[in-house]
Amino acid sequence: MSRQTLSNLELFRGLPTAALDDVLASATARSFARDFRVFNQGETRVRAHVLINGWIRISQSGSDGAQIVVRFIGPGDIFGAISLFTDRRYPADADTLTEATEVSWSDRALLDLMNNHPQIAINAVRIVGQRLQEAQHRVRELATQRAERRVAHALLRLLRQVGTMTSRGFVIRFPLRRKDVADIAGTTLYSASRILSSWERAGWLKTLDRRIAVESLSELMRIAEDESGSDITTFP
Amino acid sequence: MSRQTLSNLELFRGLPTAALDDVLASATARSFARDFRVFNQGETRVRAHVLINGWIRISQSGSDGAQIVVRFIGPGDIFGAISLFTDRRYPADADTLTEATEVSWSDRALLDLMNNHPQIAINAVRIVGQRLQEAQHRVRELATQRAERRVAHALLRLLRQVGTMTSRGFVIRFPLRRKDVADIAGTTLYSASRILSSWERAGWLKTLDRRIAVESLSELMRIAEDESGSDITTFP
DNA sequence: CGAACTGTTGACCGTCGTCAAGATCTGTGG
DNA sequence: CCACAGATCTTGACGACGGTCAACAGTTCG
Repeated sequence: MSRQTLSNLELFRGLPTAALDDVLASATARSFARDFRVFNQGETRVRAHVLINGWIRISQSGSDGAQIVVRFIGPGDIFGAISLFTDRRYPADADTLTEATEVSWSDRALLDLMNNHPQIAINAVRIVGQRLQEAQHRVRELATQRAERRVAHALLRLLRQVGTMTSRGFVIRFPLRRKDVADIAGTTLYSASRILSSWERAGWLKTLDRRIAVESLSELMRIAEDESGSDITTFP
Repeated sequence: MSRQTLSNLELFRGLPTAALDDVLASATARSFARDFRVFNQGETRVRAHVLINGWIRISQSGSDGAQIVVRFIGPGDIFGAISLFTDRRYPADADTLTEATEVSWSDRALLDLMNNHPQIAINAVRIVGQRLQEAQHRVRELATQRAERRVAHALLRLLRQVGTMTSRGFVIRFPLRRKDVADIAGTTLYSASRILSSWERAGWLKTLDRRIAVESLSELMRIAEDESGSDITTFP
């Protein structure tokens, strides 16, 4: 874990070298296997985490078992950190989707760092603010758009965040089950399956080993944007 | 605008007197009439606002005209401030529901204040973090619960935030149109009207001059919590 | 090789969005 | 104070979107 690595993280951007040394001094690094539960919703020994590499899924479930995927965490993202400032309980579950390594800080350590280096706190406001805007956008989407379009948006968002160009088209870099897609788009496993199948039939994407490869971005974007629903892609 | 007032605001909590003087020095106060547009979605001359008294509705609309109410702002709440850190455009509209007075700071001034007094930035992280959690809770609600329960939750949330006990029951302190209720709960004007009417018929609440008075909190809570939908309150 | 997980598809039908018509309320100008 | 226009609310009718259940096919892994 070098200062260089650290200064590339959005949370620690713009800090002088001395500050980075402070940050390093109180950091704890850990590694996880795939499919490992990093923390549980409701747990109280909260820390502020930054993912160094790998992928993590943050998901939240209600008392009735209904579940949503809150977001996917990739290299450089912070996670589990907001709870330090609110009720000091993780508001969601975190599971690794791949092998992963992270660095974390105790609540006390992070607060001290912020007090000594205000830029860290300002960075945090920016990061959390962006997520708030995303969340509100998602609220509007759920309240006003239908399932097919929400799935299209969800895929496009993922592609933008974690897409990579390959010979097979734009591929989402980690395995996604139908249930994951459903929990991201706010629909059911069944509807998600139907929608993705119909798109596969239309030749716009393929799934190989749980990894979704989009071949025709433009069609996806059309569904995401068009006012009128498409006719080809509706339910059989 | 006194230091005392200032130190009661969540954003400036825990600051030494000297810091409060700094804050005051760069503040600008304004007053608005009822039904005044404080800022528009997309506008770029952003400032950080704190409402001193009155009520403001923050709402967001998509390119298709679909609208949601993001939140209601009451005395002491900050608003329009997150955009300072992200894309420097207001992400929503702000309208006064009553006469109102606010204080605001320029982006530059707020950043300077945060740099000089890290506690302000830490307070901001806490505030924005709470809103993020609320937004995510709302996402789950929209994705998993049906309209009637969402309306019940919306009213309960409003009562908790801005309810007051009167002889007529618990009253929401500002006028709410059916359309507002719909935009909060993520449903349509028609469904909201039907649901509220059915509750009026059941004697659980009344609307007088756009102000909703809940007489039977417990029934509302039952609808909000129950796993199985009620039978009396479903659509006619 | 069987158990557990994942994905697909059909059938059914309830919730709730949409449209239309009318009632009621509110504010403005004569 | 009345008249009238515009906003707001209520209610009915209709039907489609999509949630739910069931059955089964493929995969994965101990």
